[in-house]
Amino acid sequence: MMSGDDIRNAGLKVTLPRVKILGVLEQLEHGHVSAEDLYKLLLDAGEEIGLATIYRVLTQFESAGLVTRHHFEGGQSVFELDRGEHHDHIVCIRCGKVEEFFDQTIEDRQQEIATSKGFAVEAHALTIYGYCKNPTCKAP
Amino acid sequence: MMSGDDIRNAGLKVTLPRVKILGVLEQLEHGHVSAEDLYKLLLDAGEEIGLATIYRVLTQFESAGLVTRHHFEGGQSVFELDRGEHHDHIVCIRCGKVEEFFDQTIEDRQQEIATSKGFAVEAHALTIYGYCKNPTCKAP
DNA sequence: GCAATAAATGAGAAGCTTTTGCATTCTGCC
DNA sequence: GGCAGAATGCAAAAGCTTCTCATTTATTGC
Ligand SMILES: [Mn+2]
Ligand SMILES: [Mn+2]
Ligand SMILES: [Zn+2]
Ligand SMILES: [Zn+2]
Repeated sequence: MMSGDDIRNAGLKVTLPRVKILGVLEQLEHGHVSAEDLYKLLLDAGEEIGLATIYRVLTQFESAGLVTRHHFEGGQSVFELDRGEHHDHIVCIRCGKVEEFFDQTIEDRQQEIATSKGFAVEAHALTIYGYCKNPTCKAP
Repeated sequence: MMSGDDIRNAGLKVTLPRVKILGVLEQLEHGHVSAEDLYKLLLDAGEEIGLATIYRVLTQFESAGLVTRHHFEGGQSVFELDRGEHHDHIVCIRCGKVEEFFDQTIEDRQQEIATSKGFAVEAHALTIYGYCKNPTCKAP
């Protein structure tokens, strides 16, 4: 459960926009939203927070380690609350559903590959794209 | 060795811009370029091809399977000639160097994960980011 | 609680990458 | 060589994100 303390600990003032943004991120069933999604969700909740503020706050939260940003295909950045458990994603290219997974074998292999090439790993992005099991998403 | 035939086989007319673009892609030592990179490389080679044309042609080449597009971090799409051998990438976040790798273990695990979740894999994107072995790129 | 001070916000302008519209030019084919 | 349709270049537009700056708000010390 995130709170104003998390915001304060990030060295940021505890403002209404920041609290509301954190609140929406926390209560999402689909944990993955674009800045625009978030903007609309907040509007629906009666909170008129400017899109520029949302981008600014998400970037600050990202720097603070509260939020993770992903660059799935499709232009917009996608954000999710950082619950401290690294994972990768599999995305349905028909309905957009996002599922998460973590695979130690893949993590280990990546590290080995990087090491063998003389790289010090800082991050990685792995996204699988495909058709989910939903009948309306069957592959063509 | 690519040629006008590849362009023709893609159902496209063999025009000077298309031939030149394919030529530059082929002769690159660093196989990975942005549209803007390509634009400048062509200018250096004395070919004044509009940026819009470059984007159009790259997209057509991608549809035809001649070229692959990647979305590394940093805004711009990056293109490379499709030599028919799938691979993933490891990118230096200091100097931008891109190395390629292929790992059957990772490929297999991805397939297994997708299957276990009921997904039919269509594509995947795996990029490792880190500091390369170049002394000037040492991790901080 | 109140004032002072610095930080945060909102609205719009601007920035970047990529796409599109349209007049002009070029290719493929007879 | 000439025709029809496709391709090109330019400029304008689009889509996403960041920046500018006047105004508002949170925090800190009285
Ligand atoms: Mn996730
Ligand atoms: Mn490559
Ligand atoms: Zn689906
Ligand atoms: Zn490097």
